[in-house]
Amino acid sequence: MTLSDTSTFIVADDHPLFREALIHAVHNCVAGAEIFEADSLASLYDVVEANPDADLLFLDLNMPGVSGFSALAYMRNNHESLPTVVVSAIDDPSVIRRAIQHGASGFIPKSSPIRTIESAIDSILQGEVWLPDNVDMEGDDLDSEEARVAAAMSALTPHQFRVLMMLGEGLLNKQIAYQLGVSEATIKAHVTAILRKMQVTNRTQAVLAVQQLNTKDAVLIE
Amino acid sequence: MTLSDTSTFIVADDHPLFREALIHAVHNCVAGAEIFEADSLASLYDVVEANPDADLLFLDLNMPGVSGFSALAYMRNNHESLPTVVVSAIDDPSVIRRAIQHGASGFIPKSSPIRTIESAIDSILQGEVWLPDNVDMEGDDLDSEEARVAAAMSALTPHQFRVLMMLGEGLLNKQIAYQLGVSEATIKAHVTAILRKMQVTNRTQAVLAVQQLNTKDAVLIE
DNA sequence: GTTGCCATTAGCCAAAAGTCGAATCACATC
DNA sequence: GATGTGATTCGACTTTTGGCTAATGGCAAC
Repeated sequence: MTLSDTSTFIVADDHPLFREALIHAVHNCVAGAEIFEADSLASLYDVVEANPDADLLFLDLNMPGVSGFSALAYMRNNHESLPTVVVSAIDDPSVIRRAIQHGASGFIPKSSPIRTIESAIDSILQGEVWLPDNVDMEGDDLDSEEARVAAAMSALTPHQFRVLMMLGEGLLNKQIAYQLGVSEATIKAHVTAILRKMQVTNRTQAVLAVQQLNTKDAVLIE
Repeated sequence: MTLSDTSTFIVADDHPLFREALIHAVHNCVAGAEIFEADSLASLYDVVEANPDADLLFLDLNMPGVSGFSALAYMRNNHESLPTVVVSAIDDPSVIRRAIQHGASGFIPKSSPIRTIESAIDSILQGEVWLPDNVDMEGDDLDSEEARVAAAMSALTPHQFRVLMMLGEGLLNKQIAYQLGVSEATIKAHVTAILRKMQVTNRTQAVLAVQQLNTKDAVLIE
C-alpha cells in the first residue's frame, strides 16, 4: 500500500478539538500518515508552502482570515495538485453544491459520525468525490458572477489574497500594513493590483465582490 | 365591511408581471381597493410618503436599490403603523423566519398559487400573521449582531438610508451626489451621520454591516 | 413663537485611498 | 552567465474620505 508510506495531510480548521478528532480519523485510515495543522489563513499558507507535495487538504470554510468559499477557490486554482476536502459545520445542500463546483474533492459535514468521516476519508483517498447521503447534486450551475469573482481571485498572488481578505474585515491600509509588517505604501500597491485584477474601482466594490463567495450562515455563525 | 371602503395598498416589486398579478389578487379580496405601485427603493419612498395611511405594504426583498432585509427593517421601524408583508422568490425557511423576526406581518412566496395568495391576503387583512404551510418557526432567535445592525439602520433618516444603500453599491460620494441631485458636501454630511449611527469608522465597514441583512440567495438571483 | 430636527451647502483640514514609476529580489529560461 | 518575467517593496503625488464648524431653510412639536 503506497498510501501508508509517507502520505501527507493538512488539516485547516480553527477548532482545536475538531482538528484533533479529524487527525485521529486520518490516522485510523492511513497508518503513519504525516499530518500538519493550520488554524488560520496565515498558517495555512505557511503549511502549504512548506509541504507542496501534500496529498490532501481538509479545509474548514470558516477560519480567522477567511469565510465562505474564498480560500477554497484560491487553493483550488493555485495548488491544483492538492485535492481539497471541505469540512464544514454548515451542511446546507446549496453550500455543498457550491463547494464541489468550486473544485472540492469532497464535503464532510462536521456533524458526521466518526465512522462516516473515516469512510469518507477512505473514499476520497481513492480518488472518489465523497458527499453526505441524500444530497441532490442536480442544481443550478455556479452563478456566473460568483464564478467570475472566483476566477479573478485565483489570479491574485498569495499576498494580494491575504490583503483582500483583510479588506473584507474593514481594515485600514495602515492596520493591514502593521499586521503584515510592511509599509503602508506596499499595501496600497497590493490594493491597486487587487482592484485591477478584480476589475473594480475601489475597495468597497472589491469587498462586495468577495461577499459573493460567502455563505450567509457563515457570517451568522461568527 | 370597512375593509371594502377605501382600503389602500402599496405593492413594491420590481417585476411588473408579478406586481400586476398581486394587484389582481388584492382586488379579488377587497372590492374597490386603492393600490399604489413601486418598483424601486426610490419610488417606494415616494409612494409611502404620499400615502402615509396605507393599510398594507407588499414588499419584495429584492428591488433596485435594496436587497435583503434592509428595506423591511427600515420600514418596520419608520412606519410602524404600516403592516408589511414580505413577498419573495426565496422561500427558504430561515429567510421566512428572519422576515418575521424583522417585523413582517406575513410572508408570501412568489411561487404560491393565486388561490393561496388570495387567502393569505384575507388572513393578513384580519390581522393574522400568514406563513406558508410547513414552516417551522422554532428556530434560533435573530442573530444579535443582525438585530443590532437593523436597529442602527432604522435610526437613519430616509435620505441617510438611501445613501447607505448606495454606499452598498460601491459608489463614490460624487456619484451618489449626482444621482440624488445634491452636492457632494451633502453626501459627506450624510455619510458622516451614517457612520456615527452605525458605530463604524469607514464606509467599507458600514457596507459590511448592511451585508448582514442580506440573504445570500438574494445576491445569487440578481 | 420657540425649539428642535432634518436637509442642504460651503469651507477647511487631516487622514486615508489609490496611481505611478522605480528599485530590488527570486526564479526560470535561453 | 545573461535575460526576462513577475512578485514585493517603497516613496511621491493626486484624489477621495471623513470630521468639524457654521449658516440657511423647512417642518413639526411643544
